[in-house]
Amino acid sequence: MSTFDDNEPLDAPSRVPLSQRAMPKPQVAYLDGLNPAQRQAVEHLDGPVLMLAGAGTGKTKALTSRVVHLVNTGRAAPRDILAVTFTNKAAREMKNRIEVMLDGSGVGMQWLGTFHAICVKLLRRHAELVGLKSNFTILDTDDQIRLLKQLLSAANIDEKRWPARQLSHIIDSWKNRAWLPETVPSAEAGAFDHKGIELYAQYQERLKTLNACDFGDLLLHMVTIFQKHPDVLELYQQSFKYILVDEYQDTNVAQYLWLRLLAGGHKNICCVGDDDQSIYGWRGAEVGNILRFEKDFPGAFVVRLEQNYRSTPHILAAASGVISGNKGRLGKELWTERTDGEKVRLIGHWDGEAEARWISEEIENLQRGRHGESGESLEDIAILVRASHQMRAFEERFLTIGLPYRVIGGPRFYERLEIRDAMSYFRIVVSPDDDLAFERIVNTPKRGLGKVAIQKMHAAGRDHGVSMLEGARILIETKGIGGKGGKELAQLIENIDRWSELASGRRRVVDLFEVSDDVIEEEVVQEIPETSRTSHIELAEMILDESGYTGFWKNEKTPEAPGRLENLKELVKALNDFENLQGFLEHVALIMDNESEEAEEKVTIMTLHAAKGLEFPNVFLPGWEDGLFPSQRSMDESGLKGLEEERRLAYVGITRAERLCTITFAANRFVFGQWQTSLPSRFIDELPEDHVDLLTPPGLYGGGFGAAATPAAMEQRATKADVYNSPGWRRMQQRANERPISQPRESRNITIDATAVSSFTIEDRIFHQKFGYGTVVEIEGDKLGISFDKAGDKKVVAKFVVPADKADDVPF
DNA sequence: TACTTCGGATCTAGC
DNA sequence: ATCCGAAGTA
Repeated sequence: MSTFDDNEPLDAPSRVPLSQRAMPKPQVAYLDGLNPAQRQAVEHLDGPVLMLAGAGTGKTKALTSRVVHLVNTGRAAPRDILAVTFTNKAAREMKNRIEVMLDGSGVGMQWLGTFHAICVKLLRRHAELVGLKSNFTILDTDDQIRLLKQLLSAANIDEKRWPARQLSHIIDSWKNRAWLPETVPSAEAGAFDHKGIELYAQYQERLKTLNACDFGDLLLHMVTIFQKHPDVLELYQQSFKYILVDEYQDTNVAQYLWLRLLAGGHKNICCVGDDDQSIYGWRGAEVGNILRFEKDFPGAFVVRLEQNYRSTPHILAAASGVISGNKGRLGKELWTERTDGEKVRLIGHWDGEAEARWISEEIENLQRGRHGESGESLEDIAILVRASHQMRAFEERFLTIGLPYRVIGGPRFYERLEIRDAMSYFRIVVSPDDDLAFERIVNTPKRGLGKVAIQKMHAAGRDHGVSMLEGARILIETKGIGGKGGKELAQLIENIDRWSELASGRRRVVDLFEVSDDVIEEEVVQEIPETSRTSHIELAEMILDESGYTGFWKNEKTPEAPGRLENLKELVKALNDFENLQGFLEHVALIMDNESEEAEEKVTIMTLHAAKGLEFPNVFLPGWEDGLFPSQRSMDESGLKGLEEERRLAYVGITRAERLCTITFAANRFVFGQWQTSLPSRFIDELPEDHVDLLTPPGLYGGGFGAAATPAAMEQRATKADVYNSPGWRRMQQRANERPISQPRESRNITIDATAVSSFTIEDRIFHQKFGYGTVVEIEGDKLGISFDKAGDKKVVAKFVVPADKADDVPF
């Protein structure tokens, strides 16, 4: 790239003063490494900027360079810049890169973080404005549902018909749209059996008494504070001179409002995003935010990053072909200087197992090296699935052949039972109002406190207007709970009090005063001297030990018990990085990721959603079947909008690949305990044929298996064929006939002939999975009239019938 | 009170 | 299939 300033865009906006444009630009390395579009995005510092950054176009580079440029030109100090991301990973990456570029002075980026992390920071300062204390707890989804369940049972609502999970989704979606209980529009009044809004109000009340908030509240509370307290808003409008937002297409209404409020002062907001990669509509993201940007921020400067540095031309062409089916795009066309590379490969299989088998073989081929090239590292291979249940087939296959793999998005460390229990102990010690934590640990390990005792504690707390812990204390004093349970509970409360003292460094003592012959008892808070305080790490060990929790797992004989103890040790070790328990709890609430570096090379298996922002030299995209991908549910729930989001997901999937992208599908799949039969995904027909390499499946639908038709095999087939009577099958049939929403634009010419209608004629001998062998007696469209040897005359769909001589080729 | 069994639901996922 | 939660039983 030229080191002169000749890549200053000709259409440089006239808003930039001539004097400024005439000034010599510093010859700085970070600017020289940018292409013209990136450079525009970096150098246009003032006013609203929309950076439309396609997949693999160096977005992070532009974003970080922009921060560095802001600092280097003296426009802003690192502390004046607000930079928001969606994930901790993105935040971390940006922070690291900025620190390197700024030579260490980037540590001043104290306002770089996720929406939630930044909101927590702000909310702790202003908590009292929404009725919280600054030490509020952050509840995760699990706690949220627990709490809602309590509300539902208190309101005598049948949880079978009206599940708490559903209510939590409704409330979340309202919070995503920045609606308070009193501002939820009347159109929503019917939600959750007409009780939704009332329950939402109750839930918010309950959160307040628990001194807690959920993730949605972090944003919602800040929006409320900004709206109701202009002085607070102005403080931050002044403070944040420049605002940067990553993945703007993923913002929801609350985040959008929050940003708009904050940008209202200096109006220097730079949003980066890609409307074609908006795949989070189902969790409240509004593509509209990015589509509307120029209206929302008048005079916005829009720049497109379209030069792709990641993928081969064939891969880009395939991705473009698919995404072009969407309407209302802002419009971008990725291009590359590269000319190398293979076409996107496409292949169909009989079932999910055959698909997994074929892919595993391909991976071994890649590892070995194809076309005489050196082999690929397993690290450079990824399998991206639409739904997590697709992962199982691959895991099973990889386990049998001993191929190392890693699954991204499995159960996380902090979601494990033992970790959540331990965390609850810490929570009750740090914040005694946290009833949810108390309830979780009060009978864990078993203390002989059952349902009845817990009900009593709840009631006692409620009746006296205090927390559950205090309620329990009252019950002990009044002998409301006796026996073994009572004794254990008394011990627990005593322990909690002691741990709390150690955690806070303060001690509550009762002093006796003599005032004119009266003895007055007074509770005094005494500071424990610095030197005799317990470190939070020792304290954590003490809590887990004295509560009997570690002992409980030591006595447990189940195979997973040792692992759980190991996890508890890990947990305590993690405390090293924090000053105190409270800080640690916050970290865990906000930063649930736990990426550990492993030495061994592994294939990565993950969902398409989890893959956004990542790249791999070799990508496999299995399960491209209508109903699975695009997902039936998305289409049912959101119609064309849903389908377009699925299409963007396909675009995201393809653009993850650098060198080789392989798309596969299966005719049959075992889902939810039933066999389902599917048509190839309509997205397959949207792939531009010139850029697709159609692979021939080995044998009939993948597998030259000489398995004889043994009775056992026949039996298995019969079981499998129950699909014909299943609701899933009937749904499939209907679906196939209706083809709702979008028909493929062209004929299905790339499709493997899974329907095979024409391949039968009258008198043909055939084999059917359920009915066995038979003879074709009638042909009616895609249905065949068959006279079965054993099952009599039936009408069946042609694609479930194979020629009799191929019957043994069908692998099971 | 605590363990077992039966039945229903089941996508995608970040903080 | 598999997981989780609620009802049933020792």
